[in-house]
Amino acid sequence: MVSEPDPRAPNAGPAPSNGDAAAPGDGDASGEEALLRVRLEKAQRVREAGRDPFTNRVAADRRSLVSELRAAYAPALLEPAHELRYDPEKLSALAGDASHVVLGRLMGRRGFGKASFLDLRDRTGDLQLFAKKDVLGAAFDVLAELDLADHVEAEGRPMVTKKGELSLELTSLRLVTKALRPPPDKWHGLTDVDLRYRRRYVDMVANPEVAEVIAARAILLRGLRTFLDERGFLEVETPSLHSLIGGAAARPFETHHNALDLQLYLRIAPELYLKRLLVGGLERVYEIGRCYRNEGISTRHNPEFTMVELYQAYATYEDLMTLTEEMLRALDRALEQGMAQRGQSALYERWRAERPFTLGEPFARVPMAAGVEEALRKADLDPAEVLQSLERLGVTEHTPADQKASGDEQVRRWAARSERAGAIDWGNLRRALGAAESGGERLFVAYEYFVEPFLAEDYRSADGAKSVPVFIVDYPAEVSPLARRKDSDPTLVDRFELFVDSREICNAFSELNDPVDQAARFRDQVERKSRGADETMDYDEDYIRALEHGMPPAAGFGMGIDRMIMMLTHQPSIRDVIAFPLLRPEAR
RNA sequence: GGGCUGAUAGCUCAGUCGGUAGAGCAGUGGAUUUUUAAUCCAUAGGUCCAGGGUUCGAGUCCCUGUCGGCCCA
Repeated sequence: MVSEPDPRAPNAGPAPSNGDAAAPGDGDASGEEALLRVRLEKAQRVREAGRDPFTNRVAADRRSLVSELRAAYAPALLEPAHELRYDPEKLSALAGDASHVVLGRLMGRRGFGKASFLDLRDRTGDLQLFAKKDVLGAAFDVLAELDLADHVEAEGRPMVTKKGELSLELTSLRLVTKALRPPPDKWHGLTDVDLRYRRRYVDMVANPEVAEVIAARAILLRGLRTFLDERGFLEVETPSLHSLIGGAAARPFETHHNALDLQLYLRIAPELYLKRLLVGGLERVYEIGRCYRNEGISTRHNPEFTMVELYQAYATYEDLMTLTEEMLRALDRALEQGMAQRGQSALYERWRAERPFTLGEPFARVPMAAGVEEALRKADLDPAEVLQSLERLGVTEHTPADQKASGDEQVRRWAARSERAGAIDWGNLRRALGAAESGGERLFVAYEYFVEPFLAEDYRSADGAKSVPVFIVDYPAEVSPLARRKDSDPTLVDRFELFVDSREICNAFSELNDPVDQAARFRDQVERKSRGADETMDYDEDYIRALEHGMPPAAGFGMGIDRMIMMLTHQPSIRDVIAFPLLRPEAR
């Protein structure tokens, strides 16, 4: 930081003339500036009285957390406890002549002349403070220098107000940090979606659930590490600066290393490095790390996101299905316990009740081809007829008009067959089919449009109230360049994806460890890229060499951490589980 | 990228047919010693997203742009 004086020029108005103090009451300042100025002036008055409006000398060693006080005085609670009303006699018996110091942010204030109620919030909860002039004495005047959102230090005796609320009757009150900006509307809070994400620090104060979701994130990450560590997995870190694109189908961010004059990519996946560790003998490894994909932003996509990948030698994708079920249930238990420790059981219970799915029943396992046939039958369509027509239905800009027209006619007839058939997105299906280059890719497209949107309604819990997660298994080899072919059908691979509430959350497969097959698939990727395909992998010579040294048979698994957190905390947007999601810079 | 939709006080929102820019909260001054969205009186606060157009007159109608949201790709 350069410590030049900062002129803090107002963003409008004439050039500041030196030494010309603005006359108070001019009324020429904007509303926002005026609000800031009032608070700055209060801070100045505190300074003039010989106190620091941004002090760090606080009685931290004597501090009580709100949760500790609530726990200490819980025996004085009246029933029903959720109303948080206390019995004054029980309380004073418990408290004796105790006095407590609290530190926190001033969230509310109700003044009555010679008395005032303050709401203080610390990281564990809210507590009411009761300031009476005849008890506080001269310190009562501190109230005049306090604003909502200031941080304060207060000390007082526990008491119960007439309405039964636990409060501290203050014997001292100090400003600790002056907040120069006013908080949002105390009742409506901050609702402007853009402002909420841009000023997350305000959002978290105005909407405490935001902070709880971030806490839930930490709980879930810890739970995941515990789950994997207990099963003998080693947490590792691999490079996030890659010189080749690999491990997933996505476009990368590009960057540059100056000293080496090297073009680098931010990783789209850690996969190929983790499998090199299997060659090296580590057998069970996992990495929880940030990945970067150069794609659009939506409620399900942030360009930087966190993924866990794990690799287990001498295991197959079927072993990992079992592991996945156990993992998700373990994560949910960790969340339940962690939120309970935060005193947020009610919030957890709400999240769980709101979830449209349940983890409490066995997950469904559906081979992709069988799933497509079943879904077509549910739409009153003849699977054989539709599947045989897929290649003809595809459209590109080169499709002859008569072929397109006959496809239109065909699709119209099918769409009229049932409500379900009408709900299929035939237009985008046909465009995707047009881009597909093989039967395997067409099967995958058919799955995406016939099956995936309906997973949540097709696979239900025993009582029908919630959807159950679905493992889709046996993917076409053409869409799985790193997965091992099925012994029983080499056009397919030993792979699954897990869908919860129709949304993809995990991807896993038995790993391809045959270097010759892997080299051929890399060549195929390179060839596609030369034909203009966007999301392809580079040929990774060193990875082939690693496989040539012998990678044990293994299965690998990846899960989007952000989506998993969204799912378990029932948040509608990926932005809600990321503290600072990527936004376009503020317009100046 | 396409469709729909939005932007007015620090925050949350009204704004009629095109005719002087409004409320609540927060702020400021005053009253009030058990309130909890405290109450009451008074008061200040605006580049109506930006630019252009139509009009005697535009927050309002039209066009372009910026930024956001939802749905689709």
